[in-house]
Amino acid sequence: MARIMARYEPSEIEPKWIERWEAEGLYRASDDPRDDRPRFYALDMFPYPSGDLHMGHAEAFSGGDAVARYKAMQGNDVLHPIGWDAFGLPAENAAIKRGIHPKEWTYANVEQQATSFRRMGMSFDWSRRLNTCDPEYYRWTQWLFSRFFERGLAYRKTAAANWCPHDQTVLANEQVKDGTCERCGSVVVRKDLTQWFFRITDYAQRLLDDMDQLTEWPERVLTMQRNWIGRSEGATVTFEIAETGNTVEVFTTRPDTLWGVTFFVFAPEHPMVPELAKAGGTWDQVEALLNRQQVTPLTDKEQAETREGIALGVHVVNPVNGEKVPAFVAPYVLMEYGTGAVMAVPAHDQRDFEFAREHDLPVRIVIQPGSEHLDPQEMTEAFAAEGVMVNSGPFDGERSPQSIATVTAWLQQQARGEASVSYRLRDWLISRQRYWGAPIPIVHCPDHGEVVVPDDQLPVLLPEDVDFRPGGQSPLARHEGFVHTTCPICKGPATRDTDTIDTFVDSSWYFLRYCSPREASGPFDPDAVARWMPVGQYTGGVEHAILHLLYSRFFTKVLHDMGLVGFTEPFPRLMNQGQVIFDGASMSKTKGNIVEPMPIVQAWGADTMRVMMLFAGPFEDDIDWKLIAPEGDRRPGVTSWLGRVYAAVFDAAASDAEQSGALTRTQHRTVQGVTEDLERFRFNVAISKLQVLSNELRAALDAGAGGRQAAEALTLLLAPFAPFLAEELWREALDHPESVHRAPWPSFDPALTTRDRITLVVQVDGKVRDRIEIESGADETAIEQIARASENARRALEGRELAKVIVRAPKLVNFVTKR
RNA sequence: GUCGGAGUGGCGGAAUAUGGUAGACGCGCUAGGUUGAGGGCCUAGUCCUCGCAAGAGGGUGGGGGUUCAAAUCCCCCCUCCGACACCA
Repeated sequence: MARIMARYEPSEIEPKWIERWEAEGLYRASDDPRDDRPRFYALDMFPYPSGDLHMGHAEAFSGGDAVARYKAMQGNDVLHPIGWDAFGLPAENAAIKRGIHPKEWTYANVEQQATSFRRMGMSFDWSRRLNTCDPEYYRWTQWLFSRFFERGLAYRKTAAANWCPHDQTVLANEQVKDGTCERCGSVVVRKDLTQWFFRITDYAQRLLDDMDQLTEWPERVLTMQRNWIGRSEGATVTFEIAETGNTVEVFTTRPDTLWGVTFFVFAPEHPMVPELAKAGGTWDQVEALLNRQQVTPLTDKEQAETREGIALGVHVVNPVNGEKVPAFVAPYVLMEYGTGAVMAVPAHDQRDFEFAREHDLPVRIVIQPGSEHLDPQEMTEAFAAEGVMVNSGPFDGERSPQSIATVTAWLQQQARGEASVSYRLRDWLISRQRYWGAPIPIVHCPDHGEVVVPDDQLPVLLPEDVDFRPGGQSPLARHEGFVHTTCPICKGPATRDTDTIDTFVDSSWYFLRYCSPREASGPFDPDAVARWMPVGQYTGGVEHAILHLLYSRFFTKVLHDMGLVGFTEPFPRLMNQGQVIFDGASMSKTKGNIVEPMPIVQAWGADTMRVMMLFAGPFEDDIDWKLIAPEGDRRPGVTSWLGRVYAAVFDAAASDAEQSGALTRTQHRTVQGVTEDLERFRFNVAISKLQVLSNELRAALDAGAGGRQAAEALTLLLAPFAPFLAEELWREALDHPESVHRAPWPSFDPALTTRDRITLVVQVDGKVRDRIEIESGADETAIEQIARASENARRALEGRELAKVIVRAPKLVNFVTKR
């Protein structure tokens, strides 16, 4: 068999097409309002510019690019933008280490990543490129801050904040992992600080409710967000201070245990604590505790474990039975949750139980389990399961937890409490005491307080001549020229706020900016946003399941309430790619096991890198690089396959022979299958189907038959995965003048997706006894007859009595015998 | 502990939405061919046990159930992974 022995040379093919595509403006979104094509917004989570791209980017963007290209071939006007999340701590830390400016470091990395993306052949609309650290971008981040401020959604308060002693900055709750700083791993301490917050808690219920719209999100992400918001239903109950007559509210999810309250606990930061301690004559000890907390704050872990506490010397009155119980102050009660004070029910709450044992307080059982009888003396842990209410006045004998509702109704009727809902979600702390971020556009005036910088004075430029080494306060505070300004209202001397905005604010609206990236009169052109949003497909790592995705959802709802956007959810369809790991462990600089994609691209080509990553396994699963890496300089299996495709398509193009019916059927079946797989992001399965088609094409050509149509279909289907090879084959082998990436996605004829010969399976009592090749299209009677003629089936049926025959045309007959 | 997800060859994984040939496709491995050698490329084989073969038996974490038929649906259990975890 004579074959054209042309060799597949990615290093010659790929650079050529990069230039041609750019010259042809192939990937520019038209965004012409008169363009009547449907629009599709394919969005990838934008990268952080630390060094060159890593393997995780390679996988994620290969998937995102496949979707964008597929949608374009389907006739959509596709918006597939790229930009950089370019503000942030790592730039600053790296800059300090290397003695260069964060700006220089950042832009150098952005350029390197852009170069790598280009070499990979990503179908980005480069004309929309943006960086969050460009003044033209952060001007609008500041503008949005101002709008939030005006609406009361941005505010400053003093509260216990997460302080990272290493990075010398506060962190959002979401940036603390297991009590340590997400970035550097240092143990985070709680410190009272005055900070800026966004009032995301106002949107807690809507963030929860609107998850109904997110039917195309992975279940685990929805669950994580639900847990993070942490809605709890319960009741607010009002207690009175016996000694002072003041009232204090508590939130409880267990109003059915109210009769079991034996003491009461305030968080140390609770505003009533000083006056109560003074009234109770315990201020000296309490003050010592508060001061110690301030000087050596507890870590999350310490706070979680301590059961220390001080009796305040005052008592609260239990509204359900008039009992006076002692009040304590203890760090295990958090000011940030509920009301900052709790009614303690040691018999039925483990924390209260431990505190009671530590401080020798009574334990009173008010829920008895059905089986054994609880004895307060012998209990070793709180009883929190179902049971029957006892010692509970009018409610004795009621079943708990069903009784929660009746008790709550009764409290409400008696005006001693009411049903209420509490959320775990806290307001979003957005100020940072670091340099490389957008300055908060606020001026502090001695007469007018916090004054927002007028829009026409934005951006508040980040000065470059700053000593940006961390020092406990914002580096900007040391820049005299930045700090001193005038009050926008009275023109008197005033100072600028010297904190910078959390970079998660930058990334909470970048997807809107992409719709009109050069817009000069606002953060975005509402018409352009209306044309493109919401995003058609959002692709990125699951590490953003809470932070970025929750914040972006919040931003979108605020913008919706401001009338700037017409939708409430930005990303109805979300796809999370898995992590790329190495030998079972995550890649990291400290482990020195980072693999970068560019050496693979240099050695074997971008198409190989893409197909390798997408074929390695399900997109959402982790990929262990050790298991798929080519050994030494051996040719990767993927490259071999692409080489066989190359040769087969050239051979098919050169052949005048007729294509067989069987190959045509495989062709149509493959078009159908790959289309379905792309809709469901099953790239690995799609590629396996392309391999089947290319194997059959090769076999057909070797047998002297033709395969031009199959080769065309194969090339079109290959385009989302291996865009360079597909282009080379489309234009050079198959001789089309236009790009394969502008060709219409192939269609299939349902009548041709079935095989012409199929395997009839003959079973006896569900066990396969024979397989017979038959013409497809045989009806039930025909296949039953064929099955009855099977020698193997007859042998298995010998000596048994036939009970019934199950016939499922066209491919199964099951003979069921009597038992 | 709570909430999610997942357990299939030596390996990555198909088949699960829609119950109907388990192991597609690929990696690796074995044998052979081509080549000065290596790489590359090509051909064949590759779930386990018995058998020369035809074939038979077993097999999708474990146990039970539904069904003519279960990797797939239902119940219980085990293991692994992930998130959250004094949230009152």
